[in-house]
Amino acid sequence: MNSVIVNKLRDLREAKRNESNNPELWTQEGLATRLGVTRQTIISMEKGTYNPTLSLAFKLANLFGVRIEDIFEYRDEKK
Amino acid sequence: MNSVIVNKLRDLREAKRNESNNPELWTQEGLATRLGVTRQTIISMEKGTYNPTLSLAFKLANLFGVRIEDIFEYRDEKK
DNA sequence: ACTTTACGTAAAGTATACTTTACATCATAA
DNA sequence: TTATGATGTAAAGTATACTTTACGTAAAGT
Repeated sequence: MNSVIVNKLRDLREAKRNESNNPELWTQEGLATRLGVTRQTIISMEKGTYNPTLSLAFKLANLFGVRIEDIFEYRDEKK
Repeated sequence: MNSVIVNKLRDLREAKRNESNNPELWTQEGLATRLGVTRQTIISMEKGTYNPTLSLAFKLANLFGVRIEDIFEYRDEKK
């Protein structure tokens, strides 16, 4: 709780959605299904600072074809 | 649950513990303290497949001076 | 013997990631 | 007007990461 994870999920997803010729793959629902999570989980993540499990982070990075650090940024709130 | 995270924590920690001139920094307890978790968490991780939060994975990578993928491996058990 | 250090185990509790269900809004199109 | 697709919100439930406490063992030093 003295550290925060921020992410660029929303922007990355919309970019994919615009580029893709299968845009429905990149809706919240499409993403969720392919990740094996629910749409609520996507919504929570896109909403702001959210600390997912490592396995979900890996799955996302794989789907987007980038590294974890390209989606998530770790911010240290050191005292 | 159709995917698994394996890690090399134990080996990496012991290596650090042997190299270091401050070995107590690399005991389970030393590691735990610096990560802001308990020794039980370290034990659970070293014990086998464990799916930590992304923030903990980032902290570990920073402490060990490596990338997340150098500690954790994502294995897809796809159907 | 005894103390200390590092590691192991077990069991119950807390926090939070993630689910489930249900209903609402808004744009677009028939 | 009615339908459909995509997003938003809210509330209660489940799974599991992580904590807390406590006790056990075994090695190494005194």
